[in-house]
Amino acid sequence: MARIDEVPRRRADARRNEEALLDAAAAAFVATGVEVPVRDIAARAGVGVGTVYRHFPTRADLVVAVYRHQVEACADAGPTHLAEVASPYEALVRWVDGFVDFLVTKHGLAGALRGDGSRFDALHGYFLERLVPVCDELLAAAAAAGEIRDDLSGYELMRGVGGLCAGAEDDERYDARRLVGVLVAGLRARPPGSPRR
Amino acid sequence: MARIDEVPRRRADARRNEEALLDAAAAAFVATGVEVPVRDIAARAGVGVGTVYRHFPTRADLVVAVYRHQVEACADAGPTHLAEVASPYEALVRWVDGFVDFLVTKHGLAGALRGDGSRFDALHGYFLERLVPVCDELLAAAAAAGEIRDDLSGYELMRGVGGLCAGAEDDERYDARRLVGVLVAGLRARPPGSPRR
DNA sequence: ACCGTAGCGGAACGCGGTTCCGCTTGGCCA
DNA sequence: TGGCCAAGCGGAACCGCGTTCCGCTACGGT
Repeated sequence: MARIDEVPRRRADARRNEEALLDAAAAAFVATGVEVPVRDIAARAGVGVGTVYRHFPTRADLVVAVYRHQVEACADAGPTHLAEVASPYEALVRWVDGFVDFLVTKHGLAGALRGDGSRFDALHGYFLERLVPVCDELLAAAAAAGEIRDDLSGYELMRGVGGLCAGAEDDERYDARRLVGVLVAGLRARPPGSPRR
Repeated sequence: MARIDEVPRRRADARRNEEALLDAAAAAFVATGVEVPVRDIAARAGVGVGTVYRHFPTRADLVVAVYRHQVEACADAGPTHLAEVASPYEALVRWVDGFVDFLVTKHGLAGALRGDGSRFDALHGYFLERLVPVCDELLAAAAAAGEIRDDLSGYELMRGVGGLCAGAEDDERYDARRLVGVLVAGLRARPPGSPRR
């Protein structure tokens, strides 16, 4: 009962370094993007690269740790929207908006949603695991209300949105939000070959 | 008048090597994807890496050379579709279908449409330069016919389609074609806040 | 056959992620 | 308070990749 720590106690410098690393990484991601070299993050935190890797087995784990809060907030927002607005489709639209905000705010984060390389496996996994169920729920609600087609999975929609947002910053000819808007508008159309009502 | 070659004549082995490189690269792209290491291509062709770089200043140039024919065919298909079907929107749909076929057939090619990294500048540039005007023409025709919204550029649509297709192979949970279908269906919706008819 | 140079091969470089290992030092115990 | 020892640290080292460089080879005109 008096157990303060379930986890075996860690040395003070270890906790201090982990904190410093999270701060340094957050700052580096803002300044340079998620692709910033591990060495730079280590330098910002005033530690060696070895220390980075002891605390975070791979750079993707570090990214996950930095953005965990915002991903959780995004996950929680789904049910909230559903409860607040009458139209499930409207709730979906709002949720996707928030998700896009998150993606385009952080340079290069959207690229991680693509499973192409193996460079961001942990990140990819965490994102999907946490957010796909939320997206599924919104889609199912809107489909049940007859507002959208029902043959798209949350995974597909999220992958799609991620793809549309990837590399969207620093390109003034391309407005990711507008394209996502078009995609979401397209959900209302019936799939080709489906019975007409 | 009797000039066979405008370009200064090149040595026989040079021409032979360039040919071998194009063949080797094409084979390697099919087997491994466009991200295949330059060293592998050189080995397949039985030449040194130096030779690769003398013929193609950067790996992106090699990719462009390999796919030039298909890009040209895709560019030509735009006007053809417009001439063949009555509805410009239908022509656009067909053209996008063909473009998607091209992208998903070649592993990783779609990723090059994203301007994110600088790794594929030449490729990116060539693709856009050649195909964006075609896409613009199709969009303009469909917009003029009142079939779609008129606030999207060819560049945006192509970037969007590229994003939706990136990393789509080897993921059975994700159907790039279906997502592109949703996006194109979304074009028919009016932009938010536009006058109702 | 001879020679100048276009062209070649592959070692070497820079960069980024990750691993490894000898040294430092925090924290417990006497 | 001093001493011990492993948790933890730093950064050199390694690997893979794109690209560059340079000494040698051999093509092809004379």
